[in-house]
Amino acid sequence: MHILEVIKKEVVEGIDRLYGTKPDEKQIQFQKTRKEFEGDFTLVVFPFLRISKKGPEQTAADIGEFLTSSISVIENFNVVKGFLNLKLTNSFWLNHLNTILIDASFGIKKPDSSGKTLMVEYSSPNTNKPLHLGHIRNNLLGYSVAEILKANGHKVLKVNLVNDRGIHICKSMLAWQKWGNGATPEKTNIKGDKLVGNYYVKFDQEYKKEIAKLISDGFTEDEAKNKAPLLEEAREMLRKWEAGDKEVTELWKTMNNWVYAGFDVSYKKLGVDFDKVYYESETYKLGKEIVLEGLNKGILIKKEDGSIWADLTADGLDQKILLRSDGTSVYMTQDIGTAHQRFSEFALDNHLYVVGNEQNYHFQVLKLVLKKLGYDWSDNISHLSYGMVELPEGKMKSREGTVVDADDLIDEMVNTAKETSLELGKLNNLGEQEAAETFNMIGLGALKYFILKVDPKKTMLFNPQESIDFNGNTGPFLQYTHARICSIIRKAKDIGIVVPESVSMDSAIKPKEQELIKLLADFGNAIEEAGKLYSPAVIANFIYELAKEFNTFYHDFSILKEENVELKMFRLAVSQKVANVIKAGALLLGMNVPDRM
RNA sequence: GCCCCCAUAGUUCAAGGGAUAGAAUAGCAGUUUCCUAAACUGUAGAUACAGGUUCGAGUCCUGUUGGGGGUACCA
Repeated sequence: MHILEVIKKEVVEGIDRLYGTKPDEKQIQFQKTRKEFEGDFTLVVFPFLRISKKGPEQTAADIGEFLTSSISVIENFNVVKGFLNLKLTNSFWLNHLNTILIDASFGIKKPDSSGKTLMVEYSSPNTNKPLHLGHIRNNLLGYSVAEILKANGHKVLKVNLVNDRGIHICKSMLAWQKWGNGATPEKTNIKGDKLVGNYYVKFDQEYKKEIAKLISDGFTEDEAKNKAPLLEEAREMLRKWEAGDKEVTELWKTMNNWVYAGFDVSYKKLGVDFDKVYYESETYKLGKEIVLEGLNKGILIKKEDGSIWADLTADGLDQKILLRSDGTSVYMTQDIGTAHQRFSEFALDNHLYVVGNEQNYHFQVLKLVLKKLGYDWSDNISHLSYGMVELPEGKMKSREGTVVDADDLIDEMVNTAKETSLELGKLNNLGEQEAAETFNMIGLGALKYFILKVDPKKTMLFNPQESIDFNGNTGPFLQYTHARICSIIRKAKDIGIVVPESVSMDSAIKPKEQELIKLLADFGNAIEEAGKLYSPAVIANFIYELAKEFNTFYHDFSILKEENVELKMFRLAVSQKVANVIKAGALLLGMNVPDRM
């Protein structure tokens, strides 16, 4: 049992003994003692004043006395205002360190019977344009959250849903037909997703021209947007596609395959993967069936023009279209089908969708519609709603060319890592391939950490010029700390020292050393909290604190040059564990750490 | 119009209702005969505004201002 659990029980016991009433467990709040005070854990006593009917100082002192005498590992206590600071003994921390040292995968839970089966959907690209910075946040979050949930002992299925059908796909297909002149990725030497994306942009440009012309011919803007011949053609193409038209289907397959080849390159670079890939084209029909069934049962409504709707006004939402008047599906239709398919395929305890907060309403509606259609599992749908990535000049707009392309950004980060390394004269004695791998690790590490250290829910700002940083609270800082420790371990090996698996010491642990042990001990909590909140930022902050603390320790104390052998071994063991935890934490963020840099 | 989210140093981010609001970066001043200076130390700098709840509010409630997103045939 964790020491805090033990103390908690004693607090209940103690207050009952002292004042004759048991406090509510929820009122017992422990926090780590702030650095400026003496102690390890702090109990806030304000909530107990009603029971004790005494002042905060007196109450804290009473409880402190009780705990010190009843729990042997509490060495002493002090009281500051209503805060009871408890200090644990040296030997407690040493023992604790030994339990941590022995556990090779410390902090990470193995999947067991109590673990749940979870599905995490992320990435979910459209096949009409290449991946950009926004997708990067999505992919990194999805991957990391899935890893964090695994580390909490759950079985996790990472899935991708490719939005490979719909009017937007037809737009790029149509533009390619009209203006493509048979261009292919091979002929043009353009990455497949980029090539297709270019035609999506082309469509929009031509479409806007048509709108402008119609408006000058006297139509209103809305009429013009609706009546533009290009849009009519795209709609016609979607109808043909849904009817299984051979020519349209062939073109669709060809262009999508170009895109997939391009995506694979980007996914590989980013280091994300999936256990299963779903295609919207394979699920929308199921969605359609479910919608029609819902109509038959009278749960949904049909309007005069033939379109089918869910009326959610009684629940404070609007009406939502589920099938267009021409019978084609919308986004919601296929999401209904996909969800149904997944819950019938797997016994999911929860299904997490990693999707931007612009779709909050969509998921609210999705859950409600599924509930109305009678699916109880709709309660097990969660939405990890993350904030947009903004540029200094505002939101990214693909049609206006203000997007930061994913591939370009990654390449730029890796390049900068290379330049910086060369400038600092690092890695000179590494082989070419190993050096290249390290540059890659550092560049990607910088990018991943930059994005994941921010609370997912928050809108974040990305400044291409200033955000590429390798000093301070960054990925490379963590990597550097890890590499530094590896260097010490290598040197130890060279002189025949083996890092011990357990330590014993007569002398007292110094505050900085104890601080490291305390931080290490908290790794498991960080993983738990990150899992509960779906927040990789918790892990990022944790390993940053740990690395920072280690660096000051490293600066102030000698490790290999320490003459006291016991102390040397102790410091070596702690350093090794710090490196292990940094690495394990970084891996949860999808980040690798090098042994030298 | 209606609905949702956000607002913390110059800038980018932290802070499960708890102590004197932490970091990083940019600024200034320092630390390499010593295990990697991508490091370390010092210095200065912030809770949009007005009320309220509470022993205690950056955090909860109300209002104001400013920003972002959604809103019935895009995904």
